[in-house]
Amino acid sequence: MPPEPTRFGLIKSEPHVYGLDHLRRDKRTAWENIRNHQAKNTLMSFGVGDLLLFYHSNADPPAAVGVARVVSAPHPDETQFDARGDYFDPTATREKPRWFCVDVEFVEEFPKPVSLDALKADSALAGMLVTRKGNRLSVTPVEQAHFERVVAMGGGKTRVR
DNA sequence: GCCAACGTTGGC
DNA sequence: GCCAACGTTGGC
Repeated sequence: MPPEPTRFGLIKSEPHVYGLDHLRRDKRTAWENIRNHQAKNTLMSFGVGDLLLFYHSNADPPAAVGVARVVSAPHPDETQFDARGDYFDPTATREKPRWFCVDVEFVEEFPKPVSLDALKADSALAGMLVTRKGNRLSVTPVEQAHFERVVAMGGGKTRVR
């Protein structure tokens, strides 16, 4: 059994780039390419066992579609060192990495995706960062009550404890 | 495809 | 250190 979660979050991805189906296929992946300091700071607060809503952006409709679990501590994002890659950061060094990632594993897909409209319409979810107009953060913290509420709305099986 | 939001860059 | 220009995200 994984350790109990202490924090909750939401990770965004475009379904045709890397969607929940890709994570189910891979079972586990390094959540790389986060290049925003606010998102990075949220990521750095995550530890093994923490639970994440998996959100499809640029989708029709945009929606929370399932749950992933954090399965590693934050560690340097290897893509920052790859001079040929799109995510190369010339200011980063092995001694002083600039960007980090966590490994995540597939937990479940919701029987019913919870659309952005549904998230916005539910008064119990007021204040969820993903519903904020103009929000562009790809990793956001989520309150435990909000996490549990979204799982319930999606008909998910994930229980916090 | 448009555009609002907002982070980053670079001239000064 | 200010701020205009620019680039990116992501909903619509």
